[in-house]
Amino acid sequence: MEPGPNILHADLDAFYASVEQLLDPSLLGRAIAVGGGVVLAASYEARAHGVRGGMSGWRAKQLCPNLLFVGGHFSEYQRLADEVMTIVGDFTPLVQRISIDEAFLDVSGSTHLFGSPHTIGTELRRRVRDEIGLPLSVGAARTKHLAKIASQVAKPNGLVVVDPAREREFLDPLPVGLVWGIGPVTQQRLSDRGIYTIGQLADSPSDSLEHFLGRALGSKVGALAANVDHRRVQANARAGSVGAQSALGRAFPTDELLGAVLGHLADRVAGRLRAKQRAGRTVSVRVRFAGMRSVTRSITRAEPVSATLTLTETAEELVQRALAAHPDQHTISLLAISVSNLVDQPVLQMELPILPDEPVRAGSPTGSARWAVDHSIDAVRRKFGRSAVGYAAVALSKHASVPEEFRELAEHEL
DNA sequence: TCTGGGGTCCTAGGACCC
DNA sequence: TCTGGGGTCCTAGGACCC
Repeated sequence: MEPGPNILHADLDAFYASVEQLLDPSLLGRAIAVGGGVVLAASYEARAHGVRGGMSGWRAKQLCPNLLFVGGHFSEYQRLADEVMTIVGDFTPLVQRISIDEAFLDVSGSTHLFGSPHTIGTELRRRVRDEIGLPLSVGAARTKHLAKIASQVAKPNGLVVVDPAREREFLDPLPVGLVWGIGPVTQQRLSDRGIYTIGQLADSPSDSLEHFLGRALGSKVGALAANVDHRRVQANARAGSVGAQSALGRAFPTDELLGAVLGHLADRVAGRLRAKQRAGRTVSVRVRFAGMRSVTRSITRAEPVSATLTLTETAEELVQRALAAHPDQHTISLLAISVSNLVDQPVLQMELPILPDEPVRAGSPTGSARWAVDHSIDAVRRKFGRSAVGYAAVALSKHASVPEEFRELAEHEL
């Protein structure tokens, strides 16, 4: 007997914007955007005019002159999303949260308690609407991939269950962009070849697709077409990297600017690593030039890094290397630092004395002195908040186009 | 007065080892 | 005695997701 559509994908509609409409009912039915310089989220009324997340506020206003910008209640987003996830957990312990506002559920073991996947999806949506006040869309199917496509089709505020016997019938007319992993670039390449729907994609010879798309997508699409998506709903893995970035408009990469911005970013990243009791062996930087072209440089060290000053110095060296390789570029528009190859680094270990290969710079603390400084700062911040003490706390404020609270929301553990 | 911030995954080439 | 093949790690770039 065929397995039923036991995988659900639950996805809150226009999440940030819906929360704002919940908190202030006078916003219901209106075209609103959370953000200012950049649109972080748009209500469906705004989307009807073409407003999208990530769009500049200026462009959004052009498309939708009545658009109302509202400041974000960022801590409310986390709280309400967590409450929704608690309700989700009432239907099955097998929940995989994949972002603040969406999760997969495996209800195979729950149907004898709660009824069919259709019944569970209906009840879940009712409870979230009645108890929290937010619109939730749900897709149900035999695999995660299909369930996610189904929830996209269900939006806004709907439920779609894909009958396992009619999957091709469901998928074939849908646009290829609904396939997870097919973004704007791939979609353009496909449409250049006359492929617009999932059915056309499934029917085109896979070796010719691989020719211009690359194997990864070929196998992904192949798996979807052949219905062999075996990925199970599983608990969330720990993050594999920790990073921070800052857009700069157009800036000249002077030593002062680089020092201030990289110091601030390294402070954020290293502080988060220490809070997680983690450290990383690979340090990467990204420099984006005017015109959006960007380059990366990275280095993998024998010893994991979590000291702010060590990270700052490494990042500065890497950025200098990246700049030196592109002497024709005179202004930069973004700097980013990321640390990967993470290992556990319990506090006890961090108290050890010192690594022989720590770089030494005149007038700056080395080795255990760096850890002592970091830990003092961490302790003060735990007590009095981030802004109480720190490196170049104002360095980013003149460039920042999103509020600090948004960064904190984005970096929050799911 | 263009285009945020936090991530994941994949590819490809080169170094290096056996 | 002109040159194999597999595996792993590192670096750089790029697409994609929320």
